[in-house]
Amino acid sequence: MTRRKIQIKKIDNTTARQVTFSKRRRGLFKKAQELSTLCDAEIALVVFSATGKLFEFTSSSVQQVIERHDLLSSDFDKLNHPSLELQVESSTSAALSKEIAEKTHELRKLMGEELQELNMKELQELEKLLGSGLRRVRDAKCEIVLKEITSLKWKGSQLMQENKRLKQMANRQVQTLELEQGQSSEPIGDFIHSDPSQDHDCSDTSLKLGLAFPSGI
Amino acid sequence: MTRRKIQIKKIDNTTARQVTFSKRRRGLFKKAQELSTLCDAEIALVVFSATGKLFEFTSSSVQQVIERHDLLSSDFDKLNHPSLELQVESSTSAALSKEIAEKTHELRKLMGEELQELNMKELQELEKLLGSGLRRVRDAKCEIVLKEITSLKWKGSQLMQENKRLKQMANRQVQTLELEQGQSSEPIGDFIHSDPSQDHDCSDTSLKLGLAFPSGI
DNA sequence: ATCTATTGATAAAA
DNA sequence: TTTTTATCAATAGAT
Repeated sequence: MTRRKIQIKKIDNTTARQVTFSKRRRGLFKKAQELSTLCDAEIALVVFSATGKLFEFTSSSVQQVIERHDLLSSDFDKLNHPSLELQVESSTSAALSKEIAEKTHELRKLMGEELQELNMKELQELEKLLGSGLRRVRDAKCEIVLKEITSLKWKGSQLMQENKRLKQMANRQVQTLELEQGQSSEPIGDFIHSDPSQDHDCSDTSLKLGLAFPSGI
Repeated sequence: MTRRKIQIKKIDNTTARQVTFSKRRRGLFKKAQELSTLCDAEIALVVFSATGKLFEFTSSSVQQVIERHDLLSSDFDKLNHPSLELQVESSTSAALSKEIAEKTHELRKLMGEELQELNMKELQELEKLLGSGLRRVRDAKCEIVLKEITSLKWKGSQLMQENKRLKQMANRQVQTLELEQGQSSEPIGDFIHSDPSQDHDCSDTSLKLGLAFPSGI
C-alpha cells in the first residue's frame, strides 16, 4: 500500500506486526465509522489482538439503553466516552495490566534472588496476589461482555414480542374475514409464506429481559 | 476520496447511499480480512444495512468455533426456551471454572511437594505453565463470548426477517379486506399500532451492539 | 457493473 | 509511539 506493496500473510517480525496492527486497526475503525455515518448502517466490530487485547467499535452506543433500563452498575460507563474517540484505553484495564506486570516482575525477582528463601507461605502469598489481579481482570471483562449480551438479548426480546403480536394480529384478521364473509379465506400457511418485498414502520414493545449471562467465565 | 472529497455525513440520495454502502462495505471487509491475516488478530465484524440486511465477517478461528457450535444458528425457536439456553451456558462456564480450579490445584501441589527442589528453571517452567493455562482460559472465554454474540446476532436477523414478512402480510391482508368489502377497513396505521400505549416508530429494527470498550487482559 | 481521476491509507524510515 | 513521505489502494462520480 505504500513504499512497497506487501503480501497479505502473517508478518513475521513482531515489531513490524505490532506497528502494522496499530495503524491498520485505526484505519479499519475509521472506515467502519465512516460507513455507519454515510450509509446509516449499524456496525459492530470486535478485534482481539494476538496478545488478547480487545478493541471494539459499535455504530450506536448501547450505553443509553443500558442506563435507561438500569441494567448494570455504571462503574465502567464512567470511563467510557465513545463519542469522543473511536477507541479509548481504559485506565482501569491499563491499571490492571500494570498490576499484573508488577506481580509477575515481583515473582521473577524473588525467584532470581532468593530461591532458597522461598517457602510455601511466600509462594502462596504470591499466588494470591496474582490470582486476585487476574480475578479482577476477569470480572471486568465479564461485566463488559454481560452488557453486550444483555443488550443483544434485549433487542432480541423486543423483536420476539413484536413478532408474536404481529402473528396474533394476522390470525385475528383472518378470523374477521371468515366471520364477515361466512367462508374461509386463504389458508394461513400460504398467507404466512407470502413473499416479503418491502419494509415499513414497526412498533416497539416493552422490555422483557432474557437471561443473565453466567458470571463464571 | 476520489473525483471529489466528500463530507462524512449521511448521504441524502438513496441510490447514491446504497451504491456507496456496497462499495465501502466490501472495502471494510477486505481491510478486516487483511488485518486478521497480517497481524494474527481475531476479528468479528457485523454490518446491518439500513434495510436490515446482515453482513458478517469473522476471522477463521472464530468461524470454526461458530461452525462447531452451529446448532444454535438454525432454529431461533430456542429463543422461546431460555432455560435450555441457560443450561448450555452454565455447563460451558462450569467447564471453564473447572479448568481454572485444576490449574490452581496443580500449582499448589507442585509448590507443596518439592519446594526445595525448585530451581530457577523449574520455577520459570511453572510460570510458563500457569501462563499458558491462563491464555487457554482466556481464549476459551473469547470463543464463548464471540459464539454467544454471533448467535444472538443471527437470531436477531432471523427475527427481523420474520417480522418483515409478517408486516408485509398484515398489509396485504388489510388490502384484501378493502378490496373484497368495497370499503376501507381500519386504517393501516391503527392496525399496525394496535397497542398505542407501548408503540412508537421504530423503522430501525437493526441490532445495536454494546459499548466501545477496549480492555487489556 | 466498469472506468479513472483523486483522495485516502499506509509501509518504511526516522 | 508518532510523524513523515513515497507509493499503493479505495472509491466518488461518471458511464
